Amino acid sequence: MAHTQSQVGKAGYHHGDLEAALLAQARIFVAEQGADKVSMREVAASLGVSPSAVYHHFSDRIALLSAVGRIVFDDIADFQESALLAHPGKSLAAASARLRTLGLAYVEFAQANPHLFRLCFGPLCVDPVAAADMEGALRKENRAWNLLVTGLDELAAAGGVDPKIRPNAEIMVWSAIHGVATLILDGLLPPDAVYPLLDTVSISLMGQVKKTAAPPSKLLPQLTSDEVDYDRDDRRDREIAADKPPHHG
Amino acid sequence: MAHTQSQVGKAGYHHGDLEAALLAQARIFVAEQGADKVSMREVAASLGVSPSAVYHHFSDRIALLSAVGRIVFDDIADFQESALLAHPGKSLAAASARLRTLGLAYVEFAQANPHLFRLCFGPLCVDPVAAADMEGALRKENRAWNLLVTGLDELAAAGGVDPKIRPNAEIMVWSAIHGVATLILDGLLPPDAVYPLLDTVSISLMGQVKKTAAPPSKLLPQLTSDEVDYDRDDRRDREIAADKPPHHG
DNA sequence: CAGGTATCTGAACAATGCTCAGATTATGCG
DNA sequence: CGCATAATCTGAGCATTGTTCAGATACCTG
Repeated sequence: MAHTQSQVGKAGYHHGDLEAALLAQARIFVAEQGADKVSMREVAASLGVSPSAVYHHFSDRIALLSAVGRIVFDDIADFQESALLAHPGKSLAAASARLRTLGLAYVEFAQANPHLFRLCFGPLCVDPVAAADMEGALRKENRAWNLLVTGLDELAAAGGVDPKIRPNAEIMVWSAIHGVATLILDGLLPPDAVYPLLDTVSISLMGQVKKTAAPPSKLLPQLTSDEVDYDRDDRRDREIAADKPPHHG
Repeated sequence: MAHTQSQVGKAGYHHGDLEAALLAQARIFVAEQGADKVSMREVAASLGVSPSAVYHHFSDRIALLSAVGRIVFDDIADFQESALLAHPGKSLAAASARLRTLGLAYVEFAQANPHLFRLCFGPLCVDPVAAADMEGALRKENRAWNLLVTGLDELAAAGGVDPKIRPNAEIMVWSAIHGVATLILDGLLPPDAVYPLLDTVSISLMGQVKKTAAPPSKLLPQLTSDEVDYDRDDRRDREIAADKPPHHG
């Protein structure tokens, strides 16, 4: 809006699009070290830029990190949507598979990018300080929530939801999915607890379901600082694509 | 163990039981400001003690905070157990009420002490660094988990658990409970989402259940720095007791 | 009382978040 | 094109933090 700057890579004094570069680099550092261990100075230095330059684009450390959080929040939904494409159709089986995929993608994203996931739901993106920025994006435009709602609607339309459960099914399903994700990240549940959970949720919703024992679904690769570039969308596409073999270290 | 010092309040040079005092004060600061905003120096200063004194009892900032986290972890289970006493007996109704109470207490604790709750499940108590200390206490001796398992066992013994659900019911119930708790703290679900969640979980387990619309259960009071003392157990008892009128601000 | 040990102090170091005056570049207007 | 204005970045600097270490102080055992 403010800067009509064309999409330059980088220059000598003026960087070109420092804001995007800061977001990209901050995201990488968060993914690698966790949000608390990310310092403004390090981000600035890694881009060959003075520490104070950062403050012309982000008022705060919190502002920078919560901006990253907003992006990641979107990436989760993007990843869910892309995973959803594998199961089109209106049949009950398709609707059921879609709902399951929705939850699985959510948890897989969390496992592949634990620090990024934690950033989204940590105090940095939730604090009263940053709440003014986030709340709109979180409560109303929460795409993950909307995906879940439509997923349940479609399953119900296919006759796959017990009417006794239906009214508040969204709350239970999202809570359960989000719960396993965080409990797995915290080491309180083993990583493969997702599958029994998904099975149990499916049974709760549909009555009975055939056990799907731990399919070898590909995990998202963890982003490292080797692959640094300043185009956020390109990087995101690369990260989101679950085509690469999982090298989660 | 190491110090045979009797339970003195405080003295001039030697503090008496600085370790307990540090834990108590750190816990208060965490509860008030959140774990990230707690500084060693501030904790030391508030006890009239040199900053470096802290490092004779806790090697790290992380060590101090994760010690607080371990205490809080125990407090959650204590609170759950105390809430459980209201529903004794082997009847199906009693077992059902106990399980519901278990979940409600968990979420109420989180709502009343959001920062303490986040500390327990944050990176400070979960990081590979502190994982060596915590993992035993978390995975094996996780009292909240054991309470849930026996609660489900008792409900099943009373014939209140659908056998299709039973095998992995613990995973689903804990995930759902932990999920609502964190989602409520993050502002992604309204505070009263607990009740529909508990209802829906009950229906999943038992088939049908009478709607219990948002009972006015008393919330835990938030601890402030006005009530500072060095006896952890006393303070904990005071905080845990849900007898006082809720003044959640 | 003496000596050893646990405990605490005080000063110091490096790193961090953040501010501000000023240098440097881009941009829009004549 | 030339110039003024705004945007962007630098460099030095301040306050605070986590952490370390030599040394002072108090307790405890013998």
